[in-house]
Amino acid sequence: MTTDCKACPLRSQPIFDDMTQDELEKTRRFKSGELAVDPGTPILMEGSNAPQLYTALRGMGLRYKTLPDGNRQVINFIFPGDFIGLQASMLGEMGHSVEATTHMTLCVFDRGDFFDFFRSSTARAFDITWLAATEEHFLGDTLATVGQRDAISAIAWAFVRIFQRAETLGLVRNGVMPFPFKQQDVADALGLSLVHTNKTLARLRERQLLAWSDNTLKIHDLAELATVADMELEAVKPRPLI
Amino acid sequence: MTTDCKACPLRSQPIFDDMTQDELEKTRRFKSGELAVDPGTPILMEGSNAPQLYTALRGMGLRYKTLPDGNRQVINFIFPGDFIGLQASMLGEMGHSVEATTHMTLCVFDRGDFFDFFRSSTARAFDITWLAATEEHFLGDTLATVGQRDAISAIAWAFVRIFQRAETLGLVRNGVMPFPFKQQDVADALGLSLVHTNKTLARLRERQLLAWSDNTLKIHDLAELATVADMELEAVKPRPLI
DNA sequence: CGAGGGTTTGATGATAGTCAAAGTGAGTGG
DNA sequence: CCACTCACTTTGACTATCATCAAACCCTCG
Repeated sequence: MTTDCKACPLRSQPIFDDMTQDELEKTRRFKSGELAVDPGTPILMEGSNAPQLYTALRGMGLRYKTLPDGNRQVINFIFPGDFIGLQASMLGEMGHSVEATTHMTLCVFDRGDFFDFFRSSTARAFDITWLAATEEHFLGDTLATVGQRDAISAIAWAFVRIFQRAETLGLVRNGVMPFPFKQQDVADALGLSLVHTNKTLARLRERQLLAWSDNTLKIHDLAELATVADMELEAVKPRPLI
Repeated sequence: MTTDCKACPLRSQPIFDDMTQDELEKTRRFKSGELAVDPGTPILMEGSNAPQLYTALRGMGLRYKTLPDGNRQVINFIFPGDFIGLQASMLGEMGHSVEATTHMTLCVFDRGDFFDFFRSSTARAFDITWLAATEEHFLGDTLATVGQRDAISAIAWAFVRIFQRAETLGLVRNGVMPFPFKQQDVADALGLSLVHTNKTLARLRERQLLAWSDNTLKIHDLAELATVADMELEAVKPRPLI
């Protein structure tokens, strides 16, 4: 019923590092099951000390923080292959919430086994640290755009990043990718109001840089979008998959 | 001449986890020397693949990113005990630059030894991952304030955080701590202009919440400052020291 | 057909950015 | 010891980006 790690559809994507048989076997044992959730389902709550961690296998979701005044900051968008819940395992408590945007299926791991898994191979421990360091890296980029770019650059930046991530996961066909989020989500990710996001999006559309509707995003001119964003395109590096 | 880890002045601060003799000894061997730098000295450059990593022993500094248009985003302020350069070790390249604000002395570690050190004990590997996860956690908080709070809340938030960090390091006496940064640094950390930061700072001063001059920060009313920031005060947890 | 979630548009106003210039204080050199 | 410079802070005036408010529009769904 559940996907065997041996047949994991993610692992075959070129973006993911190869695994040794041994690692594969250990990961398989670490995996305790699968979770299928409907759109809108909360997966982890900020401040919670969740007993489980996950890897997104299919579907998309959001990480976000809610401030005392009720404002929401979207930390990032969750794509297949993302490891979820590391903070709870390492720090005993999540710094943000996670929820499913589409229907999702997640590989479930038991926190009680996490330490053993971490210890089971130095390479895997390294992988986990790599993931944490990479998150930090990307968050720094995000912080820089939210702090420094104006609305049109920020939105262009976000879509370039999103599109590139999707490409590495094989989600893009003919310049089109699934993007099942709301304008409000993008607004909350970039610290912009919904109205302003909408109007800025309209400008990008008018400039023929992208089209986004019906949960589908089409990038017409990635290079020009990157120019609007005033960003340097980064090389894509292979990454580990847990 | 250099500080022996056994006599490390940081380790005795209650905020830092105890180390076993074995860990202490391994850390000692990992440490390859000390670096003393003057204010303004660049320590690591964004994009560089530095051969060394550091732990801040004394002094303060900045992590920041520079955008193509020349704008600068300060990622955070570096305090004693901070581990610097993990990204280069894990990802092969720094996502941000680091520079000294005051005179600093740094423990130097060789990147070539990093993997061995990481492997030398699971507890240490865990510590390193813990640090990465914690950075991610704090960065998420920062992103939320830059994205969602207005200037006065954001600045109040920043000073509460800074003050609390300083307290854990024993840097506060009578509500006063060293804070050797410029208004421009704070502005760049929060995505605000220098002028607006200055005027907002003046408002906080007029409200008798804080005083900051001569590289010295005095918090008059931390609770009220936290109220202005609309933040919940977090419990302080012990943390590892590398 | 009405309800509800999401998107779009217009109008208005405030927060924050930009520009410019003056003030302050430490450090330097004549 | 007194200009003079330089880095940083402060203030005022003006501008604009972006938030807020409100309402219409569009689609899907029951």
